[in-house]
Amino acid sequence: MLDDRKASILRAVVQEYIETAQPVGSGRIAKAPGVDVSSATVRNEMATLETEGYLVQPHTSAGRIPTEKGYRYFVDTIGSPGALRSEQAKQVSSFFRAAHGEIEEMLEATSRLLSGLTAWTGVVVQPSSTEVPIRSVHLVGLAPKVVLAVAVHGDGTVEKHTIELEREVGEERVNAASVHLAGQIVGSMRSTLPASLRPSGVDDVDHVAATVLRAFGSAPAESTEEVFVGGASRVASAFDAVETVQQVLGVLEQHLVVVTLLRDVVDRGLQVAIGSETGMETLADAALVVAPYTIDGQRAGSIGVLGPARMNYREALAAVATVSQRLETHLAEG
Amino acid sequence: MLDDRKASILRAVVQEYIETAQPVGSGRIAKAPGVDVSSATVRNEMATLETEGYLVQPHTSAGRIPTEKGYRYFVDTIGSPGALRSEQAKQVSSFFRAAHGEIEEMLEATSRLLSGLTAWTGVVVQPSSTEVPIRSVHLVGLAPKVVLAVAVHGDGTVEKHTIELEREVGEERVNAASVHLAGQIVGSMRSTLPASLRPSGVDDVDHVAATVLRAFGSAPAESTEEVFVGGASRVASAFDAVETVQQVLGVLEQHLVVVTLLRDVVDRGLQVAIGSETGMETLADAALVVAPYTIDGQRAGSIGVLGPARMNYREALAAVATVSQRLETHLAEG
DNA sequence: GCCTGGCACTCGGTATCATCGAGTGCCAGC
DNA sequence: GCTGGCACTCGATGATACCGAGTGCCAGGC
Repeated sequence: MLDDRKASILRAVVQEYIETAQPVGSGRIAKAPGVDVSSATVRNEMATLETEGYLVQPHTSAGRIPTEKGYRYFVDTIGSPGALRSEQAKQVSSFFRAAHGEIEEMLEATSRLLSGLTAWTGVVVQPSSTEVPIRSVHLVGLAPKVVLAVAVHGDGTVEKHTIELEREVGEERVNAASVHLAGQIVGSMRSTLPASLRPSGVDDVDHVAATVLRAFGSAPAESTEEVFVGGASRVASAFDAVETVQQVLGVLEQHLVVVTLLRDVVDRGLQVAIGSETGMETLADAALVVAPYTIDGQRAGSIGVLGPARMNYREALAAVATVSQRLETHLAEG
Repeated sequence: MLDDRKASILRAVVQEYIETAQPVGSGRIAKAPGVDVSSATVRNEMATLETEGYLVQPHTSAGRIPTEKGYRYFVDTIGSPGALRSEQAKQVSSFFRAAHGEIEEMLEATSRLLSGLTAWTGVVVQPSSTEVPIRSVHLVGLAPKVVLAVAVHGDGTVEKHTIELEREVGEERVNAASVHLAGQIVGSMRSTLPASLRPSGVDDVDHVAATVLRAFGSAPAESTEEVFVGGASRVASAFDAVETVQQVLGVLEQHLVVVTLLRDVVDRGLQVAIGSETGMETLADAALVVAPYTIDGQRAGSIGVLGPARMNYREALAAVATVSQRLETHLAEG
């Protein structure tokens, strides 16, 4: 598509623009390593790169800026994912060495880690508990007609539902239902919950158990996918227009949007979504670097970095790849 | 301290500046209702208000801007908290009418409600579960040497600790410890956990139970106080300097800081903390309106609104007061 | 035929200067 | 003691000129 020289010029422009955030002129590129031609030649090539849609000029007498297509070519030809700089690799290692405690806190810390590694915003989506077997179920009476159902999943996640009963039920009945339910749904996943219960013979117990089952069954899968955003303040330095900052922050606030955003990108087989590739108008100036992570070969959650389109893709890709891999092994070991 | 005329001029300046975000000149004030003097007189008064530290001039030939002291006088003499506008009152009512489900989600939604009411950022601190009695304790074995301890509090909160055991313990031992522990700590609060356990006679059970107790006892009270931030994107429109935006977002990211910030302000008996009154340099241009809420007369958590120092205090005070009150009754009813 | 030095040209950024006007401080007079 | 009047200040706005980074293009040379 692009001959060697055009390619290296384009890559040099993107590289330079990522570093300086300033329009890049032919002079700078001519001096760049790997480009051994005069600035005049570079100018000619740049002109054709512009007509082909890889670059734009903010105004006539200015240097060039990459377009979305330009960034896309850049990341597509980035070659090997590259490795983290050694200090960063150390940071990741010591993070996972020290990681312990509740999985939620750990994932939140992971989002901050991603932010720290890349200088942008880190995002972590916790796997839906839909596909994780239930390890234990327990009912606790909170008020005469209110019962709290707590399920512990195999991954250490806790799912709870506050349930309003239609009639008052004594404590011993709640306990009976608890035992009854445990026998039925422990070991199943939320998506394969028993449709109906073996009747236990006692009316109240059936009533409670059925209500609880319904509560578990009706919770949408997305609501069990928690989202952790680390380093949201970096958004302020990522974009110069205040309203862009506001819009991007607005996206990050809507966790459901973030979940589907990451899922969509991963489903399309992308590691990087640039500008309109994210499918969101409000992220036109942004880019997202994602990686899914798996547990037992099962697609689980995903992690990502959200930054400006002119982010350092090589670095971000390395960070996201490394962290997702370490996260996998960490979660597998427990 | 300030005579009537100075007071109403100061109040008019603050009011006007809150609305326009522009330095206020003597002409505008002379036309303001309640000020029936000429602009020349206003000028004289403004000059003395400036020497007394209530106002400043950005530059010689500009209008005046309130200082922190000026805002402070304004809120101190604001009189009655005022009521919400009727549409807003409706919004609050329908919110609490529709509120149901898990307490965490409800509080998060409350933070968004506060943000929506005031156009700034809403903050909700969930009460520490330290002072809420434990309703149920349950141990679940996750791996040979890993046990998850789940405690349900009286308010529907769930506290969990993943516990690494020193030696492998069979499932029946874990269950025994679970029953044993439940008998001991159900009904107590985290701060009054039994220091030691009645020995059960079985070594393994004692070991597990003791480890669990230690885990519950060593969790600091702050870590059980969750923070919900709603409408963080509003920060972008609250301040014009990008770095201020970044700093304020940075504060909101540190949940522990937010907890102590709100607590400090409440403890000092304030409803409003302006600029340096927050005790944080990074919030020099910001103001915080807070209200604690109680359950059973017990100080529980607090809610607040974080905005620019030139926020509409009357409105924010009304919003915070109304929401905290409705929240109290909502939580009391369950 | 392709590259390159050279050159005229473009145009945003910066500096200079004048003008405008909102706002001020102050004073004399009512 | 208040107010109208007035000289003054100074940021904002706009016109003008200039600079220079960068461009497109052409003619000459390898």
